[in-house]
Amino acid sequence: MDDRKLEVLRAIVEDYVATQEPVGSKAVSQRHALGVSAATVRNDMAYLEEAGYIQQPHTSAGRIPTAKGYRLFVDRLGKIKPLSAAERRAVHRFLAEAIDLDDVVTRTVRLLAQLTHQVAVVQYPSLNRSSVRHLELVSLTPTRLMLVMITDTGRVEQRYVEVPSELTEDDVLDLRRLVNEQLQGKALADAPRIIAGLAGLARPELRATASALARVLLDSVVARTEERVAVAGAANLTRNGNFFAGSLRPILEALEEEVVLMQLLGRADSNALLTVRIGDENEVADFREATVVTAGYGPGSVVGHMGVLGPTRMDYPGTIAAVRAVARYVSEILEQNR
Amino acid sequence: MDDRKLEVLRAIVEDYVATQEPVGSKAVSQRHALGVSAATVRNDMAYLEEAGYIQQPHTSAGRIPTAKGYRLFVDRLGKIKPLSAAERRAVHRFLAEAIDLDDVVTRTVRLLAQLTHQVAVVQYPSLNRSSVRHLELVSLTPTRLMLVMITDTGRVEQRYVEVPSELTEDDVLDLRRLVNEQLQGKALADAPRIIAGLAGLARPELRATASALARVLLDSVVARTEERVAVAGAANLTRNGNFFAGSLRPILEALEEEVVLMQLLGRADSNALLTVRIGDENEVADFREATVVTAGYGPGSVVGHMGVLGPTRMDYPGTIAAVRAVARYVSEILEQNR
DNA sequence: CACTGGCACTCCTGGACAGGGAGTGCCAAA
DNA sequence: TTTGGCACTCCCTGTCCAGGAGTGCCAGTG
Repeated sequence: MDDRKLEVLRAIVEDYVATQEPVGSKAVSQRHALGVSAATVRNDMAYLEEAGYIQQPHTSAGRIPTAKGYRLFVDRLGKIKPLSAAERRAVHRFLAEAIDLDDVVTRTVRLLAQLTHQVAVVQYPSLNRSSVRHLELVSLTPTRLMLVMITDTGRVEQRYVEVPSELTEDDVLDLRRLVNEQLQGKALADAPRIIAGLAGLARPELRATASALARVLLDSVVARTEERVAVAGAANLTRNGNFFAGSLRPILEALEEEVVLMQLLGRADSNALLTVRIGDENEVADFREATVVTAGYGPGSVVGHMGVLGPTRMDYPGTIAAVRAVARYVSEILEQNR
Repeated sequence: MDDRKLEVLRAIVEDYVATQEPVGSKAVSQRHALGVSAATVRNDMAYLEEAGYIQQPHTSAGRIPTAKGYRLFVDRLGKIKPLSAAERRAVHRFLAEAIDLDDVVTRTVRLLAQLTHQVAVVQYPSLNRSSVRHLELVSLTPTRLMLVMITDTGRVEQRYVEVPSELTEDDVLDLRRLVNEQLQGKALADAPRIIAGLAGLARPELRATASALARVLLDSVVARTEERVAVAGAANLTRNGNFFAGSLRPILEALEEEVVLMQLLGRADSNALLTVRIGDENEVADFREATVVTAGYGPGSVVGHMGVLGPTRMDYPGTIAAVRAVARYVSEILEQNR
């Protein structure tokens, strides 16, 4: 493939992203100084269409890029344009004001939405890869406890525990000491094994209670892989003259389904620094017309993903730069709070 | 105003809500057994229009209710239709599965959205009216603490505290004992006064730390009236052929603004059991074309509000019944967990 | 051999226009 | 007070037509 043909493709992608209208040969040869006439561009376009990189909405219309075309653009043509100094300052300032981890996430998601003018999705840091910092037991009634778990990512999880027999204040302190001795500092991945042995370590009269506690710990805290996600910028879906060919309906619905959002952010095992899924590269059916740009974040290892969702016709260089910059900065913050 | 005229109004409201199309005199006289001819209905309609209850989109079109018309319908004509037994069972089952207070809220908001086919908004229980159950201090680094507050509504709040000097484990225990002695069981409304005196009660060498702690407690926990809200069912905005005359844009934007949502749910002092704000009765400009149905909930006293947002042309009896039923049931749950 | 200008052709778009239909207001009669 | 009838208004839909943008192809040129 010719170098000039690539330039033509780039011109088409850039113009189409900017104007949202099919771009014709004349526009390409005029606006982008290729040094050739419109007729020549037409020949190249015919080639690019044949090769599947662009298409015509109808005869006698300009060309628009296909998913394959965008893919080529992203892989070989797009030069990522870094955030402006002002933007970078704004990101830092806004995130620095976060008061706790949850706040970091909600701020991040808003920031991404605002920066990219798209729908942003941020996964709360995954529990599985963090470890236990502290466990707290609070007795609500003699037969009812509140279990609070604090992880080293600053995450707090809380659960009610119904216990079989009445507990004294001392019993609660005993249990509290026990679970902390056993679990403090341990990775959540290792926790199930430890929890299984908990009941056996308690005083005989507390065995039943300890095993109730163990059950709750295991069931709802450790085994809980259902992870939360924050969403912002849904209003941006209506930008650019509601971009999804069909209605907004299925998209809005999908955005409220946690399962779908997790799929959107990609399987947890993907450790790639940054992924771009264009159009039908996407697994989720409702997002076949969309592009998703995601990045992993975390202190050292990846503990979660964030990303934005937009039309395939998006400003790739800008979006990619924004997602990458924000992910990096959030990682830094987590690093500091380690 | 004639009885029959009211019946005509009811017929118009009901048909319009069902079909979303202006309803004409013939339709009214045929579908609703009023025992009068279309011509008579026309006379009544002329009267109702004169009085401002209905209006014509244009000459030679049927009539649609005005906000004033809906208001009359709600106040005098709509008989609330209770939920079906199956619906009631579903509500109970779904909410009973909640694992903690946050989960109650997220489940509630989904439930409301599903039940009413509208956008649902639920305020997390307000801190101001609850009291302190327990305070926990966890040292993260020698100069950094995590403060966790648990309230009697089961709510957990967490904050980082930077302290001026390094603390030993014993110092932390001391502080923990101090704040709990002072604040446990106290209403959050009374807390600021108590917190002000905290530093004075600490050991001399812990004064500086205690006052840092007090500042965080006061600043971010107690004075924090910014309250969280959960939203669900945004996809329902596109139901009924995107009902808002203009674009969805401003609505979607407003739904992401917590401040706006709080306004939507009404000022906290409103203790009315159930309010219906129709069209321009609404304070928020973006919702002038919408109706908001809200209810307070809480164990005994109101600790939060929930509601749904939909087109003025909504199924009032059904919506009101759903909001009321859900609010009641959530209140019951809170009562039990007291 | 690659590039260019010219030209016929296709197809979308927007405005104009007419016919059909739904619904009204008014009037005279029961 | 109610009713049937009738003229009138206005929206909606489909059709038609002209304008415009863009293409594909071809023959000519360096």
